[in-house]
Amino acid sequence: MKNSQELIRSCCEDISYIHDIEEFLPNENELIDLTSIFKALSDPIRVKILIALTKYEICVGEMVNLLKLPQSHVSHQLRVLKKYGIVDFTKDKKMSFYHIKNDYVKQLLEIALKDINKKK
Amino acid sequence: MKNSQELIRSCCEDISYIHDIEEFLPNENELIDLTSIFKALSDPIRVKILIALTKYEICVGEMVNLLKLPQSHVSHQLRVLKKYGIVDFTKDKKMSFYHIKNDYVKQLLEIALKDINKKK
DNA sequence: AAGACATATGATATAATTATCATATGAATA
DNA sequence: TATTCATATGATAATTATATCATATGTCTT
Repeated sequence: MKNSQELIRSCCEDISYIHDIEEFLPNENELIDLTSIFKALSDPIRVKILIALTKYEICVGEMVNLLKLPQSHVSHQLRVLKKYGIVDFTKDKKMSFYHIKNDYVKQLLEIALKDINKKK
Repeated sequence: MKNSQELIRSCCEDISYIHDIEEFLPNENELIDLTSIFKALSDPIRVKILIALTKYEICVGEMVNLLKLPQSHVSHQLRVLKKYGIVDFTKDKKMSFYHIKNDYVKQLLEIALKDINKKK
């Protein structure tokens, strides 16, 4: 992979590649999509939930035990994840079992975890 | 890859795998590391900057032209990215040329962009 | 050394997120 | 059908992030 020394420089005062750059940048809607997944993954509680959900389908009460947080807090975080289309749940009796909807999110988590483990 | 139907369920009321889950969750410091990179990528302006930096080393003034934002705003966002260890810069004359420090961030962006393009 | 220029920083206003409490909903059970 | 239990929702307080303006810093040029 290229490192910074090899990268061409784009600078308003010198050689500007601004039109080229403008062309390959995502448009505003695409950017919103892109950043909202990162936003969903930017909170430690939500990430804990998601990492857990990579291995199990988990009900809300179990998450409360795991995270040791007020139930309403957990529910609100699940709502955020649902809003972003990252998780969904199935009802069973009185309980809601959550799972990850989006394999691409699992992929992002895997890469991030791999990087964390490298540092150990 | 497994889908939700195949995942084992963990539930406080039924079969609880909470101890197993606790074991494979990252610790608090690891979580901060993990989520701060996602946090850095959760803002559209920062992502625009980073996508641009995947192809070029770019000076601040050029970013201002590209993003059409006040110079101080761009500088502040660059500071955020620097704080997270995601970018660095080299000085040349009066200018600062920024580049991505961390190949792993490039990888995350690539995956995210690939997913965006799939939707087109 | 003085001025111009590129970038960085500080203060602060505005907006968005996160966390908490109280309560609602809706399903199961007595 | 009244009660209990699991989860969801609403209101709002506390915290954090984003955006903007004014100005500082440091370097190049004259």
